[in-house]
Amino acid sequence: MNKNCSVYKTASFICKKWTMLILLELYRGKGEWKRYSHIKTKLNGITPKMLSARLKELKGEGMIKKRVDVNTFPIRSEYCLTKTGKDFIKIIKSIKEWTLKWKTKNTDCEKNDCEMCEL
Amino acid sequence: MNKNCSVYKTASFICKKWTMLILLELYRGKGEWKRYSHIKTKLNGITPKMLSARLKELKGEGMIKKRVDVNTFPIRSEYCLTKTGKDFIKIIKSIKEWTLKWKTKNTDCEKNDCEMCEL
DNA sequence: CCGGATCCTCTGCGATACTG
DNA sequence: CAGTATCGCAGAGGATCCGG
Repeated sequence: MNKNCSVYKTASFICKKWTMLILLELYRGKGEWKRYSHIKTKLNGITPKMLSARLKELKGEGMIKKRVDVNTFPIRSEYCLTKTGKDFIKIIKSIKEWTLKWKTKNTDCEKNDCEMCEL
Repeated sequence: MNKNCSVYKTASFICKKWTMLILLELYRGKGEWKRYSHIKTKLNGITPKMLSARLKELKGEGMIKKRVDVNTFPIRSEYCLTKTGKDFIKIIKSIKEWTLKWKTKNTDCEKNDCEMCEL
Protein backbone atom coordinates (compact mmCIF):
# COMPACT_ATOMS: atom_id res chain seq x y z
CA MET A 1 0.00 0.00 0.00
CA ASN A 2 1.49 3.29 -1.00
CA LYS A 3 0.60 6.89 -0.33
CA ASN A 4 -1.87 7.01 -3.20
CA CYS A 5 -3.78 3.94 -2.10
CA SER A 6 -7.40 4.81 -1.43
CA VAL A 7 -7.54 2.71 1.70
CA TYR A 8 -4.40 4.30 3.02
CA LYS A 9 -5.57 7.83 2.37
CA THR A 10 -8.95 7.39 3.97
CA ALA A 11 -7.69 5.39 6.93
CA SER A 12 -5.01 7.96 7.65
CA PHE A 13 -7.48 10.66 8.57
CA ILE A 14 -10.50 8.67 9.68
CA CYS A 15 -8.40 6.84 12.25
CA LYS A 16 -7.36 10.01 14.01
CA LYS A 17 -8.55 10.48 17.53
CA TRP A 18 -12.07 11.95 17.87
CA THR A 19 -12.81 11.87 14.13
CA MET A 20 -15.29 8.99 14.13
CA LEU A 21 -16.89 10.32 17.28
CA ILE A 22 -17.54 13.66 15.62
CA LEU A 23 -19.09 11.95 12.62
CA LEU A 24 -21.30 9.85 14.84
CA GLU A 25 -22.40 12.84 16.87
CA LEU A 26 -23.38 14.68 13.68
CA TYR A 27 -25.22 11.54 12.56
CA ARG A 28 -27.39 11.41 15.64
CA GLY A 29 -30.93 12.61 15.20
CA LYS A 30 -31.88 13.26 11.63
CA GLY A 31 -28.99 15.27 10.34
CA GLU A 32 -29.81 18.69 11.80
CA TRP A 33 -27.15 21.36 12.02
CA LYS A 34 -25.31 21.13 15.31
CA ARG A 35 -23.41 23.79 17.13
CA TYR A 36 -19.74 23.70 17.95
CA SER A 37 -20.49 24.03 21.65
CA HIS A 38 -23.04 21.25 21.48
CA ILE A 39 -20.60 18.86 19.87
CA LYS A 40 -17.97 19.86 22.38
CA THR A 41 -20.28 19.05 25.25
CA LYS A 42 -21.27 15.69 23.81
CA LEU A 43 -17.71 14.69 23.13
CA ASN A 44 -16.79 14.88 26.74
CA GLY A 45 -13.12 15.69 27.14
CA ILE A 46 -12.20 17.02 23.74
CA THR A 47 -10.24 20.26 23.77
CA PRO A 48 -11.39 23.20 21.63
CA LYS A 49 -8.20 23.06 19.66
CA MET A 50 -8.74 19.40 18.80
CA LEU A 51 -12.35 19.91 17.87
CA SER A 52 -11.56 22.84 15.61
CA ALA A 53 -8.77 20.95 13.94
CA ARG A 54 -10.90 17.87 13.31
CA LEU A 55 -13.85 19.86 12.01
CA LYS A 56 -11.55 21.65 9.61
CA GLU A 57 -10.10 18.38 8.41
CA LEU A 58 -13.50 16.81 7.91
CA LYS A 59 -14.67 19.86 6.02
CA GLY A 60 -11.56 19.67 3.87
CA GLU A 61 -12.39 16.05 3.15
CA GLY A 62 -15.91 17.02 2.12
CA MET A 63 -17.53 14.99 4.86
CA ILE A 64 -19.14 17.86 6.74
CA LYS A 65 -20.31 21.35 5.92
CA LYS A 66 -20.24 24.49 8.04
CA ARG A 67 -22.39 27.56 8.37
CA VAL A 68 -21.94 30.61 10.55
CA ASP A 69 -24.64 32.86 11.90
CA VAL A 70 -23.05 36.30 11.83
CA ASN A 71 -26.22 38.07 12.98
CA THR A 72 -25.88 36.87 16.52
CA PHE A 73 -23.35 37.73 19.12
CA PRO A 74 -21.49 35.76 20.01
CA ILE A 75 -21.21 34.00 16.67
CA ARG A 76 -22.79 30.59 16.17
CA SER A 77 -21.00 27.99 14.12
CA GLU A 78 -22.93 24.96 13.02
CA TYR A 79 -21.93 21.76 11.34
CA CYS A 80 -23.72 19.03 9.43
CA LEU A 81 -22.85 15.87 7.54
CA THR A 82 -22.67 16.06 3.75
CA LYS A 83 -23.86 13.22 1.53
CA THR A 84 -20.29 12.01 1.48
CA GLY A 85 -20.19 12.03 5.25
CA LYS A 86 -23.55 10.30 5.61
CA ASP A 87 -22.42 7.62 3.22
CA PHE A 88 -19.42 6.95 5.39
CA ILE A 89 -21.62 6.09 8.34
CA LYS A 90 -22.41 2.76 6.70
CA ILE A 91 -18.77 1.81 7.07
CA ILE A 92 -18.90 2.55 10.77
CA LYS A 93 -22.06 0.48 10.94
CA SER A 94 -20.30 -2.42 9.27
CA ILE A 95 -17.53 -2.18 11.83
CA LYS A 96 -20.12 -2.40 14.56
CA GLU A 97 -21.81 -5.38 12.94
CA TRP A 98 -18.52 -7.14 12.44
CA THR A 99 -17.62 -6.65 16.08
CA LEU A 100 -20.97 -7.88 17.34
CA LYS A 101 -20.73 -10.89 15.07
CA TRP A 102 -17.26 -12.00 16.06
CA LYS A 103 -16.64 -10.53 19.48
CA THR A 104 -18.83 -11.44 22.35
CA LYS A 105 -17.57 -9.26 25.11
CA ASN A 106 -18.93 -5.88 24.15
CA THR A 107 -21.47 -5.51 26.84
CA ASP A 108 -22.68 -2.05 25.95
CA CYS A 109 -23.38 -2.41 22.26
CA GLU A 110 -24.81 -5.86 22.73
CA LYS A 111 -27.52 -4.47 24.89
CA ASN A 112 -28.34 -2.02 22.12
CA ASP A 113 -28.03 0.84 24.49
CA CYS A 114 -24.72 2.16 23.31
CA GLU A 115 -26.18 5.65 23.19
CA MET A 116 -23.23 7.22 21.48
CA CYS A 117 -23.36 5.01 18.44
CA GLU A 118 -27.06 5.05 17.67
CA LEU A 119 -26.38 2.88 14.68
CA MET B 1 -18.75 6.41 22.75
CA ASN B 2 -17.23 4.73 25.76
CA LYS B 3 -14.56 2.12 26.20
CA ASN B 4 -17.03 -0.70 25.77
CA CYS B 5 -18.40 0.58 22.49
CA SER B 6 -17.86 -1.97 19.74
CA VAL B 7 -16.81 0.62 17.21
CA TYR B 8 -14.36 2.15 19.63
CA LYS B 9 -12.80 -1.16 20.57
CA THR B 10 -12.33 -2.35 17.03
CA ALA B 11 -11.13 0.96 15.69
CA SER B 12 -8.58 1.29 18.45
CA PHE B 13 -6.55 -1.65 17.29
CA ILE B 14 -7.35 -1.82 13.60
CA CYS B 15 -6.21 1.77 13.15
CA LYS B 16 -2.72 1.08 14.40
CA LYS B 17 0.12 1.44 11.96
CA TRP B 18 0.81 -1.65 9.82
CA THR B 19 -2.23 -3.56 11.04
CA MET B 20 -4.36 -3.26 7.92
CA LEU B 21 -1.33 -3.87 5.75
CA ILE B 22 -0.68 -7.15 7.51
CA LEU B 23 -4.28 -8.25 7.05
CA LEU B 24 -4.15 -7.35 3.38
CA GLU B 25 -0.91 -9.19 2.86
CA LEU B 26 -2.39 -12.32 4.45
CA TYR B 27 -5.44 -11.88 2.26
CA ARG B 28 -3.46 -11.89 -0.96
CA GLY B 29 -3.54 -15.12 -2.90
CA LYS B 30 -6.01 -17.64 -1.63
CA GLY B 31 -5.39 -17.61 2.06
CA GLU B 32 -2.29 -19.79 2.23
CA TRP B 33 -0.09 -19.77 5.32
CA LYS B 34 2.58 -17.13 5.03
CA ARG B 35 5.89 -16.98 6.75
CA TYR B 36 7.04 -14.26 9.09
CA SER B 37 9.99 -13.44 6.89
CA HIS B 38 7.77 -13.30 3.82
CA ILE B 39 5.41 -10.80 5.42
CA LYS B 40 8.36 -8.79 6.63
CA THR B 41 9.76 -8.58 3.14
CA LYS B 42 6.45 -7.59 1.61
CA LEU B 43 5.79 -4.92 4.20
CA ASN B 44 8.85 -3.01 3.21
CA GLY B 45 10.20 -1.05 6.14
CA ILE B 46 8.50 -2.71 9.06
CA THR B 47 10.77 -3.56 11.96
CA PRO B 48 10.76 -7.06 13.46
CA LYS B 49 9.59 -5.63 16.75
CA MET B 50 6.58 -4.00 15.14
CA LEU B 51 5.68 -7.04 13.10
CA SER B 52 5.86 -9.33 16.10
CA ALA B 53 3.77 -6.98 18.16
CA ARG B 54 1.09 -6.61 15.50
CA LEU B 55 0.92 -10.32 14.77
CA LYS B 56 0.51 -10.99 18.44
CA GLU B 57 -2.26 -8.42 18.71
CA LEU B 58 -4.10 -9.78 15.70
CA LYS B 59 -3.85 -13.28 17.06
CA GLY B 60 -5.18 -12.06 20.37
CA GLU B 61 -8.11 -10.50 18.52
CA GLY B 62 -8.78 -13.79 16.77
CA MET B 63 -8.17 -12.38 13.32
CA ILE B 64 -5.17 -14.52 12.43
CA LYS B 65 -3.85 -17.90 13.46
CA LYS B 66 -0.29 -19.10 13.85
CA ARG B 67 1.52 -22.37 13.39
CA VAL B 68 5.14 -23.27 14.01
CA ASP B 69 7.14 -25.96 12.31
CA VAL B 70 9.47 -27.25 14.99
CA ASN B 71 10.93 -30.01 12.84
CA THR B 72 12.98 -27.64 10.79
CA PHE B 73 15.92 -25.58 11.74
CA PRO B 74 15.70 -22.69 11.84
CA ILE B 75 12.09 -22.63 13.00
CA ARG B 76 9.36 -21.57 10.61
CA SER B 77 6.45 -19.54 11.84
CA GLU B 78 3.48 -19.12 9.59
CA TYR B 79 0.37 -17.02 9.77
CA CYS B 80 -3.04 -17.12 8.16
CA LEU B 81 -6.32 -15.24 8.36
CA THR B 82 -9.09 -16.80 10.41
CA LYS B 83 -12.72 -16.59 9.34
CA THR B 84 -13.01 -13.56 11.56
CA GLY B 85 -10.07 -11.95 9.83
CA LYS B 86 -11.33 -12.80 6.36
CA ASP B 87 -14.67 -11.30 7.21
CA PHE B 88 -13.00 -8.07 8.16
CA ILE B 89 -11.56 -7.67 4.68
CA LYS B 90 -15.00 -6.66 3.46
CA ILE B 91 -14.79 -3.59 5.65
CA ILE B 92 -11.51 -2.61 4.08
CA LYS B 93 -13.14 -3.15 0.71
CA SER B 94 -15.99 -0.87 1.64
CA ILE B 95 -13.50 1.80 2.62
CA LYS B 96 -11.93 1.48 -0.78
CA GLU B 97 -15.27 1.69 -2.54
CA TRP B 98 -16.31 4.71 -0.53
CA THR B 99 -13.10 6.48 -1.41
CA LEU B 100 -13.38 5.73 -5.09
CA LYS B 101 -16.99 6.90 -5.07
CA TRP B 102 -16.43 10.22 -3.34
CA LYS B 103 -12.79 11.05 -3.89
CA THR B 104 -11.47 11.49 -7.37
CA LYS B 105 -7.79 12.00 -6.88
CA ASN B 106 -6.64 8.51 -6.03
CA THR B 107 -4.68 7.75 -9.14
CA ASP B 108 -3.36 4.38 -8.12
CA CYS B 109 -6.48 2.60 -7.00
CA GLU B 110 -8.52 4.14 -9.78
CA LYS B 111 -6.38 2.40 -12.30
CA ASN B 112 -7.09 -0.87 -10.51
CA ASP B 113 -3.42 -1.60 -10.22
CA CYS B 114 -3.01 -0.82 -6.59
CA GLU B 115 -1.13 -4.07 -6.15
CA MET B 116 -1.01 -3.97 -2.41
CA CYS B 117 -4.75 -3.85 -1.94
CA GLU B 118 -5.82 -6.52 -4.37
CA LEU B 119 -9.39 -5.90 -3.37
C1' DC C 1 -18.89 31.59 21.59
C1' DC C 2 -15.58 30.06 18.39
C1' DG C 3 -11.19 28.72 17.66
C1' DG C 4 -6.16 30.15 16.99
C1' DA C 5 -1.35 30.30 19.35
C1' DT C 6 1.94 28.37 22.61
C1' DC C 7 3.95 25.32 25.29
C1' DC C 8 4.49 20.86 27.05
C1' DT C 9 3.78 15.89 27.87
C1' DC C 10 3.62 11.31 26.60
C1' DT C 11 3.79 7.31 23.81
C1' DG C 12 3.90 4.95 19.47
C1' DC C 13 7.12 3.78 16.61
C1' DG C 14 11.88 3.39 14.52
C1' DA C 15 16.90 1.98 14.77
C1' DT C 16 19.99 -1.13 16.30
C1' DA C 17 21.86 -5.01 18.48
C1' DC C 18 21.32 -9.44 20.35
C1' DT C 19 19.60 -14.59 21.40
C1' DG C 20 17.41 -19.49 21.22
C1' DC D 1 14.71 -17.66 11.14
C1' DA D 2 11.88 -15.65 14.36
C1' DG D 3 11.67 -12.98 17.42
C1' DT D 4 13.25 -9.91 22.10
C1' DA D 5 15.78 -5.93 24.54
C1' DT D 6 17.22 -1.28 24.83
C1' DC D 7 17.34 3.34 23.61
C1' DG D 8 15.75 7.53 21.65
C1' DC D 9 12.91 10.66 19.12
C1' DA D 10 9.08 12.94 16.45
C1' DG D 11 4.82 14.14 16.46
C1' DA D 12 0.04 13.62 18.11
C1' DG D 13 -2.61 15.38 21.35
C1' DG D 14 -3.55 17.82 26.11
C1' DA D 15 -3.56 22.29 29.01
C1' DT D 16 -3.83 26.93 29.02
C1' DC D 17 -4.20 31.54 27.48
C1' DC D 18 -5.80 34.91 24.34
C1' DG D 19 -8.27 37.45 20.71
C1' DG D 20 -12.12 38.51 17.20
